[in-house]
Amino acid sequence: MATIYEVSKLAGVSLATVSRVMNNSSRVSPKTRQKVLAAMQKLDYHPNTIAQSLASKRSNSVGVLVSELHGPIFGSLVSGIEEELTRAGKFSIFAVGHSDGEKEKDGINFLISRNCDALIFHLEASSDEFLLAQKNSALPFVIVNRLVSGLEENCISLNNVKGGIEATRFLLKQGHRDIAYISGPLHWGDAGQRLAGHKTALAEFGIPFDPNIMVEGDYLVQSGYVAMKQLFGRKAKFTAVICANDEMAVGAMDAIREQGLSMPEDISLVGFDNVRWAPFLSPKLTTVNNPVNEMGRMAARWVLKNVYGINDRPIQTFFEPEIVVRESAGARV
Amino acid sequence: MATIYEVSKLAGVSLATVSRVMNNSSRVSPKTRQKVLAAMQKLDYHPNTIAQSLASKRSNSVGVLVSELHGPIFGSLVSGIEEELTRAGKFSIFAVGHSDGEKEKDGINFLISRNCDALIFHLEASSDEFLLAQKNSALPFVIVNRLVSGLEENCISLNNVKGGIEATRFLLKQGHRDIAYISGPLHWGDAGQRLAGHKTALAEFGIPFDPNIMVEGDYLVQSGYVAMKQLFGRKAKFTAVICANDEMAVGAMDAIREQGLSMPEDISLVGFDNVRWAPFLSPKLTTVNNPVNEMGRMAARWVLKNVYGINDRPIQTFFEPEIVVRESAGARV
DNA sequence: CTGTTAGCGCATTCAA
DNA sequence: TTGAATGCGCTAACAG
Repeated sequence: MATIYEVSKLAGVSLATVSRVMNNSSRVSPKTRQKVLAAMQKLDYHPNTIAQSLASKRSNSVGVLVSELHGPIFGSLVSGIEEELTRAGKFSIFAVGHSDGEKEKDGINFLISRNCDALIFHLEASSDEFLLAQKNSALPFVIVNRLVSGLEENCISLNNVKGGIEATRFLLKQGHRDIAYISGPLHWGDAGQRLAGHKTALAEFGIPFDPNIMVEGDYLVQSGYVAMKQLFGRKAKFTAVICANDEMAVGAMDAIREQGLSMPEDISLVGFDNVRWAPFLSPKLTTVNNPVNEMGRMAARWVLKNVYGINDRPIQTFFEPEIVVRESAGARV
Repeated sequence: MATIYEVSKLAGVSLATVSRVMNNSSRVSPKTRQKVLAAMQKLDYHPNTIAQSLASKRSNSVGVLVSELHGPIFGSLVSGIEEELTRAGKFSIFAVGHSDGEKEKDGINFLISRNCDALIFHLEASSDEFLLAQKNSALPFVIVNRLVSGLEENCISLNNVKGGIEATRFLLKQGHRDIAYISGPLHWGDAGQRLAGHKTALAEFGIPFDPNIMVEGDYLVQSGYVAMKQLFGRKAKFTAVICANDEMAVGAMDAIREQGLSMPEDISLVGFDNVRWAPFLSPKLTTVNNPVNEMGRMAARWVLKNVYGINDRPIQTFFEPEIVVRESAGARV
């Protein structure tokens, strides 16, 4: 790889001048600019971003810490972030937290050590206190998919409570009164909020929450299956089920079919997230929209605006989910 | 952030010594090592990886260029790579190519400029010639999911031909004789290979390939739907359909249902890839396994072995796909 | 508008 | 075993 020295030599100018035409930092006469450009071309010169970042103390790259790199949720989160950042000429550096407190900290340290200009967090294991403490750190950061009080301006989040309300209200309006609920891990914020929404909607209709038709799952397919089996085992009466995410809804579907029941005739099912394959299921899954890709984009724009001063697109920090009606849930018969 | 200077000052040793304890590069007396370690701890010192990489000309990070960051295929490819690399203490830097020749080149340049020690490519638009030319570049690289002749040692790939054979043979053995085929974009290697396998299996059974029951799609859901509609429109006779990937199979399913037909009774359907949600479909999709996650891991191990000299796990460079029998395809009635 | 001069934080010779 | 000196490739004052 050619270096800036060789370019400056070939162009017959100084180091600084080459640097200037690269960064458009200050005026350079068209003539010398041409010479430099020609030399760069000739040498197939590509600046060493590592050196740039060491010298300039900024890297044009933003660190992104997510729980996983795969899966419908993280995948679309990550690509939303990446696209928006790339569009603005910034780079993304990813680290994976695996929903583990230690790994999340390791990831943050890794990103910091890479001279990132800012950080985007999707943290599950780290506490609010930890996040609040980061507030005083040098690096600006934004949190996706979580609303930490005291850090409102740094959060891009979804109204999970409303999501829970929407799902339940929909079923209520369809005439259902006995609605089972399979929640996510309740020690995570969003799972608790979605459940709270469910209870709120129930209360609106004067229906008491019945713990006997509620099971706590772990957001994975298998757990939806198991939870559904448990529900059937309890011999409790219910005509509809809400799953706190689509993954579990898929597992629940299997259990429902095994039971010889069909949807939505015998039982109505509603999911949450509206993952890409929700409309491919049979019956097509009625679910609550979770605009993760958009939230990812917004997190990226937040950084673009607050760190790089690029503010050419609107930023929305709070999202209201809506129910997406398809086939898996219908009127109570 | 504390620097190495502050650590050396606090510990009362030289720069070089601090560097030595960090890298275990040469013997340091236990005593001074302890002093340095203590100082690092006290200052919460984290080495600046950017500076390390500039000084040492190696970054402990490997560049990964993939077509997309989301979706069942890329997601699991990417996380396979990331996990394996992280396990060995190496870092991953991602760039996205979007199946576009220019963007793929940009991505490569980005990765090179980040001082990556090696590159992992999942390229779709770039030609074999381009790849062959890279052979002479300074950076070692490995190609996933593609077999380029002349670069065999640098490729981790799937026997797509065999995949096509397996899918078709399975249907043939079930008694089907008129098997429609919805292919991927034929200018991409794997799509052509899968189709070639299909033809091979047909030939084995002495059945001529009928272009009238074959449509070229683009690997996306919608295209499976459209292709299936076309097939029905042609009024051609067929009792089974193979889709060159699961995405299109899902689209085809929709079209088949709209036609009032059911699977596998009226028509048998086989996909390709065995994506995570294939078993969630109804009927559960019979498909051909595509071990992308494993291939990602192998690419990472290739780098670990050939670039970093870490060779603690077996490496497999060529994968043989197998049919995964579920419910969407059955005996011809 | 252009060149000179210092570093950025660290690894790595070479001596001691 | 340890320290001093040099440079990785580039940016950023400061002069000119």
